[in-house]
Amino acid sequence: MNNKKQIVDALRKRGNKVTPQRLVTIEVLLTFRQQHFSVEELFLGVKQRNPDVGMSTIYRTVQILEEMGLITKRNFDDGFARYELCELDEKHWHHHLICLKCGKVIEMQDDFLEALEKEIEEKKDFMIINHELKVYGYCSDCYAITKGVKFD
Amino acid sequence: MNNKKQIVDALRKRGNKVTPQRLVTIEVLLTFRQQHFSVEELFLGVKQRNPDVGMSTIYRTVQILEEMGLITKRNFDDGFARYELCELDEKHWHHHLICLKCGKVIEMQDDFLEALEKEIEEKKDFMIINHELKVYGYCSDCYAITKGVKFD
DNA sequence: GTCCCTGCAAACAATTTGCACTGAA
DNA sequence: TTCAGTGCAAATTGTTTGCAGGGAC
Repeated sequence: MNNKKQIVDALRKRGNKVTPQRLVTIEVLLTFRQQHFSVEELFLGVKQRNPDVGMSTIYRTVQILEEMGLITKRNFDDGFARYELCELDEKHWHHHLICLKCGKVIEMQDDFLEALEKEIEEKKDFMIINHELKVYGYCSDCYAITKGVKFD
Repeated sequence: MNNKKQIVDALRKRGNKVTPQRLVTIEVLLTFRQQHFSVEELFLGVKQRNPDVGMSTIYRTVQILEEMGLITKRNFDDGFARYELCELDEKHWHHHLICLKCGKVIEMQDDFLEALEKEIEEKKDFMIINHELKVYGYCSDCYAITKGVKFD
């Protein structure tokens, strides 16, 4: 599910129509790769290639793509919803380090929460589908600026 | 930082004034204990004791309390920001199991992410202040309803 | 030809802000 | 007395929706 053709086919299979607006949206989407994009950023990208697309079309398309499991919503408390492309094949979820000072988001591939998951499924009787770990703190740049002095 | 007097003192120390509205807000806040409350819920609670308080006052107070580190913002994708009381003393952060079907949020005390934290601080050069783990899946009730049939 | 999709504008909902007044210090 | 805090209403902002026209199938 990482190239245009596959996505287009999946759209048709769902009974959705493949319009030029959606094609452009998918193209732009695929250029985002690892980024966390907002709907507005996607909108601007699409507008560069086709200035006549409306904001609401992007919102509606994003909704469909989320239902399809192609993108996931993330929240970094910066005022608007952010999305990122899913790697549906791999089960390698990644984590986010969020700097409290500059807001930078660092991705971190790592998945040794498996032991924790097993425990949760047993002890809490909960079927796990996905998980998300956010670590808040200070990135090396921001920490350096203060020379280790505590923020407040 | 878990009783009224301490909070009031902390407010004064910050140079904030202690108004009746803020006192009531703090009182209601403390009754919430382990709950994840929205600003609106806090507002309704305050209004019961003092009907003349305005919504914006609550928003402004919540902002101050967050700056003071007394409450933290959480996001459960239900449309509005939620907050919860912090236990500043203990480092026992807790995790959230979120049911994708009914939206129920189950809390889970557990903190064996320490090994992971150590690794992050070393490998990524990142000073960790806090972390948040959200696990998405299906609670026992919702899973039971479908008799194990996969959701879609 | 049938509906789904579109763009636009208006509607929404959570949160913020401007302002004149009030009251804690 | 002073200036932060307040209530109200209006403004903002991200997102959703109603609708008439247009295009994919």
